[in-house]
Amino acid sequence: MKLRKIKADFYLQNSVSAAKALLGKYLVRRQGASVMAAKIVETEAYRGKNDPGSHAFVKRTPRNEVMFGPPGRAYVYFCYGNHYLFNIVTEPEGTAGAVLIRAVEPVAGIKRMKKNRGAEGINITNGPAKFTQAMAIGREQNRTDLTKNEIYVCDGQKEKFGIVSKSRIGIKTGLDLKWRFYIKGNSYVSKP
DNA sequence: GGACCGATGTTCT
DNA sequence: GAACATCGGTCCG
Repeated sequence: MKLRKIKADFYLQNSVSAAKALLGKYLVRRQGASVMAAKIVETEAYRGKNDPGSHAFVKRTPRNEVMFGPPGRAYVYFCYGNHYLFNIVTEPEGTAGAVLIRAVEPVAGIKRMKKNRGAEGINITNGPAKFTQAMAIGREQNRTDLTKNEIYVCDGQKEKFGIVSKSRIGIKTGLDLKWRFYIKGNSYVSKP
């Protein structure tokens, strides 16, 4: 399979259209000589102002700082005591925005992912904190530049799929915004 | 296969 | 000191 890194200006667009556009693309994680790759099958968009569900809704703080910074960076944060969640920063610098990756489908380096997770089958990557564990993404990867080679996104294959749009998961505000997107029928989606 | 619940640490009030 | 963009177990059907 041929993988081609997407262009940096992709990340300039608004979070909602980026969240949809990221479905079917490939997330690649390099660790020295080993490579892991997975197809993005579920995302959620978060913005700043006008998005009560977002970390960046109230104001800019040290934690959500990355969301306001330049696009095409990773925003990784620690959640609920034992989980890391991975976001891709979008929108121009100064405007808060990010896309949370909620689920992926492993395509390369699967053995390593199983080992990292200690799990089998869809359980390796069918949740936002599951795939970060599988792909060895943690605190050190916060602010990683996705135009470099440690973590990056590649264009997907030419395939047709339906996109389902729902309320985001795990938050109590902003539920009227249907900013969770996933590939219809994909078995790695966390909550169909 | 759905509902409930505890673990656990960082952030912000 | 409460809230929190979750997970994995357990219980009950």
